[in-house]
This record gives sequence, C-alpha cells and structure tokens, in this order.
Amino acid sequence: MEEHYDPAAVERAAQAYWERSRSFEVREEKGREKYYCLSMLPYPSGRLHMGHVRNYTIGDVLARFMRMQGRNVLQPMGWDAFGLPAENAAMSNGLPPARWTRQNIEHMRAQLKSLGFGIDWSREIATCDPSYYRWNQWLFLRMLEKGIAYRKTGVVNWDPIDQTVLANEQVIEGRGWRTGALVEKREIPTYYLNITRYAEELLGCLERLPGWPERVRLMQANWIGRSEGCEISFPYAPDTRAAMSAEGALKVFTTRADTLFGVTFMAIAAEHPVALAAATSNPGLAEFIEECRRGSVMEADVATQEKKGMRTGLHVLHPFTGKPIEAWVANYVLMGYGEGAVMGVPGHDERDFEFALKSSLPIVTVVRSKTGAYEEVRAPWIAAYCEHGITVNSGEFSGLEFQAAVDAISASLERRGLGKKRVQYRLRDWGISRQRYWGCPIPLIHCESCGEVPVPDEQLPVALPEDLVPDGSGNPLAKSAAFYQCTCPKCGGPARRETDTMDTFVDSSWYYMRYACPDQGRAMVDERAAYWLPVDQYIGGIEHAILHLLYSRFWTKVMRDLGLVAVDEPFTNLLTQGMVLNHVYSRAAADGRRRYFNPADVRSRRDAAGAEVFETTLPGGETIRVDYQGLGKMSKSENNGVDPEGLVKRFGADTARLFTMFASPPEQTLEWSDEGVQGASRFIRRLWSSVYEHVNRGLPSRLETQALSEPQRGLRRAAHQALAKATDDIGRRRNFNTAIAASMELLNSVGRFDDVSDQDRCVRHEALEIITLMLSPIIPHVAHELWRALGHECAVVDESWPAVDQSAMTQDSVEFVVQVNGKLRGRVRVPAGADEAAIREAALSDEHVMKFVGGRAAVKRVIVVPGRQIANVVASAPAGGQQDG
RNA sequence: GCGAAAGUGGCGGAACUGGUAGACGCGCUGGACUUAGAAUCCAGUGGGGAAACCCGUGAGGGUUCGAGUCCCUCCUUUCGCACCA
Repeated sequence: MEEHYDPAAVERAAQAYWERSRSFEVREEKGREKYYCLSMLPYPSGRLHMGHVRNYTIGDVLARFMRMQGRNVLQPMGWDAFGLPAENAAMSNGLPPARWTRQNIEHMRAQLKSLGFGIDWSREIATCDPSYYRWNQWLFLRMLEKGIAYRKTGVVNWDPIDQTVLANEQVIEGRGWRTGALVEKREIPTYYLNITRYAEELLGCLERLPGWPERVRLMQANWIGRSEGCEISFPYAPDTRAAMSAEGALKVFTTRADTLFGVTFMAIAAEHPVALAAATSNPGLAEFIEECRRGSVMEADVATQEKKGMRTGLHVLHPFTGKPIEAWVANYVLMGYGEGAVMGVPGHDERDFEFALKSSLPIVTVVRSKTGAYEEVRAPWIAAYCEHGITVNSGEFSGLEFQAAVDAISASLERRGLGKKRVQYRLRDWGISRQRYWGCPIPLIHCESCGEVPVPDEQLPVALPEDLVPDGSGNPLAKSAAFYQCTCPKCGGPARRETDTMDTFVDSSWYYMRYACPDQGRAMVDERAAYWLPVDQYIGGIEHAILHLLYSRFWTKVMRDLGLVAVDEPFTNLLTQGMVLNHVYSRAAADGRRRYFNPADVRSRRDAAGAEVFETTLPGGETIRVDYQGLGKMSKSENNGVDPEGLVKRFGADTARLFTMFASPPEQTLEWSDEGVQGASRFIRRLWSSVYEHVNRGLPSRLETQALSEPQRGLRRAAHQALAKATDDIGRRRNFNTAIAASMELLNSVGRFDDVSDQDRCVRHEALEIITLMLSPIIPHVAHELWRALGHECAVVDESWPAVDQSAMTQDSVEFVVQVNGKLRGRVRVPAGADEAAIREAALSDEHVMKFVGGRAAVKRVIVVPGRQIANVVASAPAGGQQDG
C-alpha cells in the first residue's frame, strides 16, 4: 500500500473493482434471505445536494452492513422525473423539460457513482419514461372501472392575469409569483382517487407497523382523523324553502350531539347552495361570498385568517324544538370538508364562542360541569366549557352523561329520519389532476356524443410529446392540437383528449415495485416483485411523513385488491432522516432586499471591542460586513448550500460519507461544519497510517488467544467491546455516529498499545482488522484498500461481518460506583460475580463513603444494582459529611 | 390556527432499560517537531474554588433511595397542513 492516503486513487480503484465484479447487481435467489434497502428517489434538479448525500449514505451503510450479515441485498435507484421545476427551468432557458431532465439525470448519476454507493444500476428507472408511466395510466383505468377514480369539481388557485392554475408554492402572500395578481379560488373538474374508502384500513394498519417511527404513525393517524359522531338534519324553515324553491334540510356533522340544544346559529361555507340562494337577493352577502372566494386555498391560511361571518336572513328548524335558527356564512367553514355546514354551539365550542361574541349571537349553557368549574357559560372563554359533563336545558334529554346523551339524541333523530350516528374522517379524497404539461397524461378522451371514454389498454401509453416548452400561460398540451385531437374509441368520431396530467405523487406511489422488474413490458409487476416486496428498509426525509407515505400505502392496497401484489403494506421499516443545515449570512441592501452570502466565502474575526464580526469580499475586491442569521436548511434561496462534488474532489467520497454519518444521528438535523469535515478526513488519514506502519513491518503470525498478557487482553477486550457496540449501533439502533465513535476509541487504544513481541503484533492486527470491517460500510473505498493491505485475497465488500468473541470481554474484577443518598462518593473494586452482601460490605468499608454516611448506625438501606454496577447507600444523616467527618 | 417533534460544555453530539452527565469529534490553551505552519504528534479543557468540596442537562413544580431520562405547567426552536418534491 501507499504510505500516504490519496483519496482519488483509492476511490478510482475500489469503484473500478465493484464495476468489474458487478458487485451490486443482484438476482432473486430462492432460499436466500433478501433485504430490500430503498432510499427515496431524487428529483433530478441538476446537482446532488447534501440532503441526497446524507439520505443515500444512510441507505448504503445499511445495505452494505446487511450484505455482510449474509442477506441478498437490493439497493436500486431511479428518478422522480416529472414535476414543476422542469417547467420553471424551461421558462427561463427555453429548453424543453424532457431535455433538461435527461441532462440532469446524466450528471446526477455520475455524481452518485462518485460517492461509491452500492447501487444496482441495471434496475434504474425514470418516471418520465413511457415504459414506466404507461402503468400509471393502466392502473388509473383499473381504478376507474372499480369506481376508485372518479370526477368531481375541485378548488384551485387561479391567476387571473396568466389565466393559469397555480401551485400553492407559486402563491406568495396571496399573489401569483410571476404576475403579482391577487389569486382567486376557482372550481374546475378534477379526477379524484377514493382514498377515503381505505381510511379505516390505512388507520388500522398503522398499529402493525412497529418499524415506523412513532411520530410518523401519529401524524398519519391525525391526518386520517377518524371521529365518531352524528349526522343531523335541520329542516328548512319556510323562508329557506322559498329561497331554494324546494323542501330540504341543512345537514351537519358533529361529535357533540349532546350539545344540540345549545345551537344558536348555523355556519355555512361561502359556496354552500343555501348561501348562494340567499345571495341572489342580497348584494351585501353576494359581495361577502365573493370576498371569501378570494385568497388562497391553503389550510394554514384559512385557519389563521380572521374569522368573519354574515347573516343570510334564511332559517332552518331545530330538529327537536322546531325553533327557527338563522344560517350565517362563515369564512372558516370549508365546502370541501364534511357537509360544508356546522352547527353553532357557542356555549361549548371555542370557535363558535368567538364567532358568537363578535356577531352578538346568544350563548346558551346546555352542559353542566362535572368538576364545578362553571355554573353558566359567560365570557371570557375557559377550557372547561368544552369538557364533557351532564346535559341541562335539553328538554327530555337533560340530566344525561355525555355518551348517554349522544346515544339518546341520535337514536331519537334516527327514528324521525333526521339524523344518524356516523364515522367521519378528516382525510379527503386525493385529487390527482394537474393542469400542467410535464407529467403523466390522464388516459381519457372526451367525446361529444359518448362523453368520457377511457383510452383502450392496447393504445397505452398515451405518450407525452417531449418537444413542448411551457411559457407560464397555461398548459401547452391544451394548445397542442397534435396532442388533443383524436378519435373517440367508441364511436370513431372526432374527440378531444384529456390534457390534464397526474400529480407526481402518483409516480412515486409504486416505483419501488417496478425496481423488482423494470424490464417487464407486458405487466405492471411480475413474480419478481413477490420476491423483493415489501421494502425492508425505507429511508427518506421527514417532510414526506404524511403525503407520499400515505399515498404509497393506499396505492399498495389498491394493487393488492386487484391481485397484483400480495403485501398489505409497502415499507416494513422506515427511517426519516433530518435536514442538513448550514449557517446563513446576509446583508440588507438599500432597497430592503436581503442578499445572501455562501458561508464558504464568509470570514469571522474579532473587532476592537472583542465582538465577533463577519465579513466577505465582493468580486470587485471590496470587503463588507455581513449579518449572521443563525442556522437554516441548506437552500438555494439562502445561498448556504455545500456542493458535494467539490467536497469529493477536495477530501474524497469517504470523508463526505464519514462526516455525514458522524456529525449527528440520522433522524436529527445535521449541522454543516468545515472543521468537522477536516476532522473526519484526519481520522481516515490516521487510520491509514496506523495500518501502513503495521503492515510495513510484515504480517505477524497467528494469534494465540489462550496465553495473552494483561495488556494484550486489554486491547483485545477493547476491540471486541467496540465491535459489539458497533454491531448493535448499526444493526439495531441505527446510530452510526456512536458506532464511528467506538471505532475512533479503538484506534486510540491501538495507538497507545506498545508492540514488541509477535503476539503483540497479532493482537494489534486483529484490532486493525476489526476497525476496517466495522467501518467498511461507511468508508468502503478506504476499507477496500486497507483490507487488501492487511493480507486478504477476498475483497472487503464480500467479507462477512466479524463475530464478537465473548471470552475476550471477561474481566476478573469489576468496579462499582458508590453513592450516598444519590450522590457519587466513591468507587470500589470487587471480584466479578461478587454477591450483593459482598458488594454492600465493600461499599460500607470505603473510608470516603463512610465519611458522608456518618457511621454505620446511620445506614438505613443499601441499594445494589448489579447490572449497572452501582450501589446507593441511603443514610439518615444529611449528605455533606463535614459535621461528621 | 391545527398536528408532530426537539432544547445537555465555546460548538456537533454521548449517556440505549430511572442508576458514574459531557463518550467521540471540533474548537481552544500549553508543549514537541519545523526556516515556517492552516501539516503531524503529546498533554489539558463544564462552571466556581488554593483545596476539601459545591453548582450544573430551556424555566418552574412533582414522583423516586436515585431524574438529562417519568408526570404537570410554561418558554423557545424546527417540521407538516393536501398543487414543491
């Protein structure tokens, strides 16, 4: 081996070896335990960022570790290649999204290869390839047949100047990002997937996913939001009947049927038919409804906006008392959720309470507090008002506990046909239509005479033309006659092709199945998927905790019900990695806009007063002060990204991998640190020279474990303890940082160890081998070379994970920590296996301990915890032995 | 607003099951080598104190022989909220 570590040469050699030996190309092997290790596929934005490096390093470490444990490991990679950024890029550079995307894929694939990930590239897929997305279309048609896919209207952000639909991200403070126009809500026809049909199963199966982080399961459960309640009809009063020109009732859903007698108003959505009917003869109301239609469709915006309402003048009748109740239009009631109407019970609901105070509506107390927190509801609001209690002022239903009241009221309503118990979900159906070009075409044809006609299977895929360039004013497909002009498959007459494309979450809902059989041209998946599924370990960002993961689970269940796959759940274990952060430096320009400076270009120094100041040098040579803004997610907008390519060039892929694994545990955020990167690089060089100096003196003979000296046994013990820790840290805890720390500690022990005899060198040799194997999943290129240098024919990538020698870890005596009343006061050494009485005796014989106890008479009890090697002496005298000693 | 998480030295983090707080790394200080050092090696490094010791895990309470870890209240930060991926 070379005396000095040259990352470029080492990485070239190792990568060439893996390529030549096809080390990572795997096949289904019946009888061999498989391990499917999957990282979320990247969007081909052009360049890898540190978030990718972190994600794929975690996956690669696990994949290589499991391979060393003897598993048949699949680690594939592909491209989430449809989406908005390609269209945005097209608008600024005029390049068709297809060309831009494929160029990006080329570059990013090379970047991934340079990092040495053990990926089976023969299975690579790109979601923009017709051979992939034809199966999106095929499954969509199956869903249409089963009624899982259907059409209704949906609300979108509309830019009135560009005449185009905007994504939420394109709405900035209520205005279109390009035009600055106030965004409006608009209803358009949309295709939905009936995910709510699976709500119960999606919720129930969460309990059977113990390999998922608890918080992700909680977030999904809350997102699905199952609630048991009651659907109640409030019949139209004569005025509403007249306005609607029909009989009818206003339907609401409530979990608090026990408060039905406290209803003093009804709140309905601006788009509700009753609201629209009232507005025809009420210009003020029409204007208010128009106001509600403005603004964004984002839930966070709706929830934080000021609660406003206006009376309709129309009434409905209370189902029991028959008293008229006025309907109000309220901006916090959404048409898309539930029935688009809620009953207003200001006495026992905080939002209704606020609304009633503002609009001077009456507040009625219909629940008596069980804790006596209140007698009568009056301002200000206290939390106890919405607690369950005993019904009062509720006619025949007074004096009942919560559940009894709900049961009695809903039973009575049901008898009279005015309501029933029902389960409601917060989860809404998945709208998949996008009025965009760069996505998977929805395979439908609209015919004047036949209506909506599915594209026949044999005409799939509906290919997306790849030469169009969007200009920001709507979907180019809708302007491309070559695309939309077609003949109706049913009647053969002229027809128009659907020009909406699918949400890109469709693409990513099943790509992991396709990796099993990417070359299958006749079916979506084949029997190879049965071998590889489910994914054993999935790794990706926490930001996907709800949507992508829920959609994938749904898609899997649909495919299962169609008999395409056998699994209920796609991902057995989930690891959600944290974000990569870096410092943010900026300077406010004269116009108030902030300009951001990359941390690599910022220097720190002390000013005359000793305070730390930050400076950067402009291209013109001028040095200016910049403001430190703390840590932020690496992003283009804050100009605080670190380019992985430069990092690999300067330090090598192994340093990049080691640093990202060492700086923090995978689930937490990772703070970038140039000094930390240098520390990682330094450690690799130290390891390199340790091995170099060792093998340079020739390889030692065989280790004889039976006749070792005390120092030899000490190093062996350290080596096997470190190995045991790393095995557990990587295999069970997924804490790579502590596994690396254990390796560093072991290398420190190796450095302190003097070798004079051949057996000394054998012990050192074993320790170096253990470090090399332990670190090989993390720094595979360096390990490849060191393993060869340590005298092995077999490449380290094909070696097994070493076994811990339990006998190496035994000790003759153990140290116990002795506390007095919980404070550390001494340490005693006892023979290994000493019983509790002996440990107690040793503890009480310690002079320093006794000083704090204040004599044996003061000892009340002694608690010995053998597994923790700690003993606590509980003494009656106060700790702090001065007065006794 | 709703939902979810996280707060430990100068910094990243460790302490896994309620049992020695600060492993490992960075930075800093001192020393060695060197013409030189942003290279390498050695030693020290939570705060206070001469020491004995005392104090320390966002704040305040509680449970326990013992709390960074469990419970309650509060503060701060981050993530998600359905058309970014």
